[in-house]
Amino acid sequence: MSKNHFLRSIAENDIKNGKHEYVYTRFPPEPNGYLHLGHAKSICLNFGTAKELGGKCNLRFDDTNPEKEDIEYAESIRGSVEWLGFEWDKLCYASDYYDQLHDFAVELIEKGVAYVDDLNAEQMREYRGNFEEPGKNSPNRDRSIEDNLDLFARMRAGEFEEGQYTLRAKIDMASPNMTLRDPILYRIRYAHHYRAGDKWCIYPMYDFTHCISDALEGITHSFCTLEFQDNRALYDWVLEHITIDENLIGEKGKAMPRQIEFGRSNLEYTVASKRKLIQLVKEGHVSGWDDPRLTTLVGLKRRGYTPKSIRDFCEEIGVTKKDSTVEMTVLENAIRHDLEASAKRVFGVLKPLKVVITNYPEGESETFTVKNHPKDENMGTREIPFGREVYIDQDDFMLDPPSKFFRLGPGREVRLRYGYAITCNEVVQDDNGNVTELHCTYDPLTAKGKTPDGRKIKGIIHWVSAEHALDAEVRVYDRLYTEPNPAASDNFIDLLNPDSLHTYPDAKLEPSLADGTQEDRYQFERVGYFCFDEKDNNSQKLVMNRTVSLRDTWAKVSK
RNA sequence: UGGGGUGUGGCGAAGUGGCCUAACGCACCGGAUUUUGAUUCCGGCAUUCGAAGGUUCGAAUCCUUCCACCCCAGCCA
Repeated sequence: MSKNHFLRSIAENDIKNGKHEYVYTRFPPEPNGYLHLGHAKSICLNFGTAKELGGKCNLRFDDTNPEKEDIEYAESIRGSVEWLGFEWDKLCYASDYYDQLHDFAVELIEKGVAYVDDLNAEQMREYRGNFEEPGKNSPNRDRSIEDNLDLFARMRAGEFEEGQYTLRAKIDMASPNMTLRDPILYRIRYAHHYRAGDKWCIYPMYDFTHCISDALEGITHSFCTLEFQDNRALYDWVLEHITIDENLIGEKGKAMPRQIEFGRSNLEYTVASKRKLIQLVKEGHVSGWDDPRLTTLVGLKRRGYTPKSIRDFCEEIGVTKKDSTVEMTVLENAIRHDLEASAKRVFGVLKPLKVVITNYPEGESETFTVKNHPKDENMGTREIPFGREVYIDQDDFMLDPPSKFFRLGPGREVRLRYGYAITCNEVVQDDNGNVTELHCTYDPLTAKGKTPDGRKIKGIIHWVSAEHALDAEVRVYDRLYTEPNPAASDNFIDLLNPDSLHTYPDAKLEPSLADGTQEDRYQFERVGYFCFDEKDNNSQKLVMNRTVSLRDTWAKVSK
């Protein structure tokens, strides 16, 4: 069922060859922002691969930078992983390993492969060299083990200022791999940590923390993105130089966790970088992290995307060793595919145009029993009221329509879906020439799709009874940007699509929507898929979001 | 410039020496069905695999050279 990508093959082979008895992965976000589609790929990869191969997966917060992290982000991330439908084996925090991490650092010092350095940031950059030239050893590189131990203890005790000292691994200042030029393991930070509080004033770096966290949790396969390829050498170096309780490590203490990298996927017409997302929110270009136009997971959820559609999307884009840019239509196809099968059909008119059926008796009405889904009988039926006055959409009427326009126009006939055929006899216009009302007559013999005389009625439009209609605000979204790759531009704010949000304040909906719930997904027939807005919809005011439009061949033809 | 990666149709992506005159999905283009211009269905869409050489009876798959793009010089992750 699932695609057999290379990461899965590697894990599978490791089981077959007996390297591991099981697969254990982890999804390791830093709680410094909200999850987006890119994370969804990683989530599906880590949780999905483990699940498919009968293994386990942890949710681990990689929280080693107190200045950027917050409980708010951790909570949101947790919620998004659950929303996507995955269950972690353990909920872990790198910050829970601070004590052990500290002890491993001491071990490295004792082994003579780590030292305390007093070079400042600028000096360190100079000593590091560059791509052409090797780095130079720090003057502190040969400090005695005793002194290093003492200095590190005092770093921890808070005797120094931020930046005054660092703990570095003693590897190779001439390595062509820059990450191996004596990387920093610990830095001094007098910052309050959202979980560890003020217990620590030294914090471990990513490269030191991640591999050890993996080992402590018994992770077998550590999937990460391409930019960490160079870091893999350091990942392995750290694990080779520490002594870790055997039974804590993967398979019988023998197999170390292995880091394997995969390519990122970007979506066209969106941005995903944390910095850009923050700017959009702070400057008010969007309403918040959960703005339905954003591809954050909370945004997609509010927009009406289902967890299944996101999972299917991730499956569809695949996993390889190259970064890719995916077209928006792939995402849209995923949600349309899901909703086509599961959404209840209803009638909703976004831009109402009143139609008076002049030969329908005043004060009378009737109800039609209609299917909730054209193919799925299990979804049942509902009643929709019909009366002398109905609303149709302004887009379904043209004063001077082309011949291929299968809808209403002066003197033309269309079928009101599930109801009668009507003919437009009179167009009421205001002083500016705007069409404000249509007077039509109906053919009583055309009920329930019949045309007794055999005439063909090509046009079928949706409608809502004026007397019974529900008032609603409907929000329709379009792509956030006018360019496929806004991130490539340094003025990505200028590339915002001014028409990314259309609000229809006077929409008219069929009365059955009054009983809708937040979980419900609807197809407004001939229009698109909609859901209730989780924030602004309430019993006083109906507010709905368009998740995605229906495919619209006519829109293409009419161009 | 040193190191690490990647190059298959418009976008993704299978494929690791012969059943490849290259799967599948999206997009696109026909056509059929349809009380949603939706859905569904049927058909079309790379003689070519970054380029050039070479090995071989045979190459997208092996070798050589070249080219393009991405990542690394944070006390971020």
